Amino acid sequence: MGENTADRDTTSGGRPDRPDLAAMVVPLGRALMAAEQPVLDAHGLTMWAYAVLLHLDETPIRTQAALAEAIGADKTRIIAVLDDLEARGLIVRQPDPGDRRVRLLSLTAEGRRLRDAAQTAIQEGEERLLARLPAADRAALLRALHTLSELPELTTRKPGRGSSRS
Amino acid sequence: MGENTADRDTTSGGRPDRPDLAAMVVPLGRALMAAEQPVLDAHGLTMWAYAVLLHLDETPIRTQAALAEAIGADKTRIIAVLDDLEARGLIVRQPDPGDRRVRLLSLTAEGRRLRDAAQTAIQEGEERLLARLPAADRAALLRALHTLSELPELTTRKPGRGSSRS
DNA sequence: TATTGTTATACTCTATAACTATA
DNA sequence: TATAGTTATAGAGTATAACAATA
Repeated sequence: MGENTADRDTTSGGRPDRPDLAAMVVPLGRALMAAEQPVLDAHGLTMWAYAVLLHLDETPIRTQAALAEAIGADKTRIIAVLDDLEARGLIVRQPDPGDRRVRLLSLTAEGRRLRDAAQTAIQEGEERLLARLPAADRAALLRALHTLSELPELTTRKPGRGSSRS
Repeated sequence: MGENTADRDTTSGGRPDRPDLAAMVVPLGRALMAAEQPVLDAHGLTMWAYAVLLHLDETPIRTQAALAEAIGADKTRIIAVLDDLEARGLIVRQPDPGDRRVRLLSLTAEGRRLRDAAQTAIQEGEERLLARLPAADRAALLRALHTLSELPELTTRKPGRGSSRS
């Protein structure tokens, strides 16, 4: 492959002159979350509730634990979230006939409507930010983020899930 | 997983078919932080201590409060961090001769060495991830991240700093 | 015995308020 | 009185452990 990485490589002396990727991504994520917080508030949703609504419709989730892990939360953490969403008629928790330990989660029509409304509003705000970028960079950014999100190194879940006993 | 990328605009009916920007950036940031955690541990640095070392050398910081705000932390939160860094001889806290309330912060030679070593190791790990991207996308990603980080909408600090009386 | 969901408890992180010393 | 730094306290968020129901 090429040797044209001279200007931004770290092999010249061990003193990198680029900002860390994490040092840009983490604050950006914090800012994006802060920016969408008012929108979520306006829709009566917490961040985790929104994450649940988003993930529920995309792939049919069977167990609550799987849902929790999918959105990067703890098994015990989303229970209060699910309780609230169910009480508001946004989701349904049905016992699985085949395995009554399992509660099958599904989105109600109202839940889907709220999800779409919130996501539309959020992405409208994001579009305003992305509009500052050149079209090529914007497309490459979304493509690169998607690619990085799928990397096995980064999708590795937290260790110690069921492995460390006591 | 659907890959229906026919329309990436939100004007057609209010139902976006793109993942939220935050939904990609935030987990990515979490994963990047998790990935660099072992490196920081190996260097005996916490995330905030590393952030302090990174930011100290870049721009001469006068007050601790300014440093805290620059790295997105609270004024009271970095004090223990500074105590530890100072005790280990990585930074120096000198009273400002002109205003003895102010402690001037500076990096020692050893602090700079440790900072460079940690950053080099961290960016080596990040380079492995970025290597998965096409060169053009990689460059555009870094450029776009840098651009977005500079946006006024996203760099706006938290409100209510000193405004509420009592 | 193992697993799903749940509850209760403890721990970590973070922010708010109160204190000192300088100005 | 106001500000920089510090300390102490309280709150939010999170994870770990124990429990009931089902397999």
